[in-house]
Amino acid sequence: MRPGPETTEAWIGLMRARERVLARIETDFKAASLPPLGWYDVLWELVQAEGGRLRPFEIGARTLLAQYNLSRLIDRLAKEGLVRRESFDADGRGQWVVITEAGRAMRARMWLTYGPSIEAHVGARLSEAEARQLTALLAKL
Amino acid sequence: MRPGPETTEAWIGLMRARERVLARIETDFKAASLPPLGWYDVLWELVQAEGGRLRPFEIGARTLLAQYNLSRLIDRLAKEGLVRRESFDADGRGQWVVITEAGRAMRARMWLTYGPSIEAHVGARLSEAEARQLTALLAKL
DNA sequence: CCCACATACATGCATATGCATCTATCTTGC
DNA sequence: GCAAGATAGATGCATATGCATGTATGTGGG
Repeated sequence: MRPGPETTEAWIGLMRARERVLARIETDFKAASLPPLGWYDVLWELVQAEGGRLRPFEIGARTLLAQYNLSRLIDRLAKEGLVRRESFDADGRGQWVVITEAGRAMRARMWLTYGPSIEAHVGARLSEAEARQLTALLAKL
Repeated sequence: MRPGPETTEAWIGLMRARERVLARIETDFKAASLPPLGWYDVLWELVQAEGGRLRPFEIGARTLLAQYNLSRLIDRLAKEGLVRRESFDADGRGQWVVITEAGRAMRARMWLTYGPSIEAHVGARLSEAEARQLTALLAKL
């Protein structure tokens, strides 16, 4: 089955739009000397979670990170003192990843750049209605 | 300036939707033993171009690839015989990247998987009108 | 109880990416 | 015609990613 041109254009548009916006946001991050954008998602999931802690596979499910990438990302976050690994007694294979105070502070500091950057590069280009419409369409994929 | 929730959701939705669809398409590519998806864009731009050739910086502008990544991607394509570098006489710093017959054949073969994959993972989930709407919204970013 | 299989996470190795910088060639102003 | 700067592209080095597989622990059937 061949895709119609509308479909192909939507897909290309999706990849390119993400590319463009991401590049701008990453530029803002570098200008603010912040760590990689990907760190934010993990810290945010931990802040949201009950007790500030999650199992690695739960973080993976929420962020779509591959297991081996997440394993090493947690290493980096732990090395920077932003999270801490704790043993999970109910299952010897498992562990908790717990956000530290430094991790909470870093997430907050990142948001100081991230929030305005999202507003500048996404919010300013769409009306509220358009943003809602976009979200609804993307959710279908 | 802080982004409203509609804006943030649109941005998160954009990243996640691209992630999900890309993962599915890449799965299809691997199942068909095809090279990385990123090769397609370069080959496609070359096929489109007058004479099947472009300057590296022109490819970069069309694909949003960083200069150093593109330089090495062209190396890989050349090593596989899919493109050929040719000197650009009008400017000693420049070069042509020319698609080969093998390159054209590979692009066509990739499309045999890519097209149906786009249809399955994007087209099947959106009506024509929705796809057009999505394209229009993404173009604003 | 034990064997086969599943699940959680880590890791060695090859490849890809980002960053900074390099070389070579143009262009401009004087 | 030349020095100063811009542009095209390549590359060394550190880091990140993908893939396959490893280790440890858990579960379920006989």
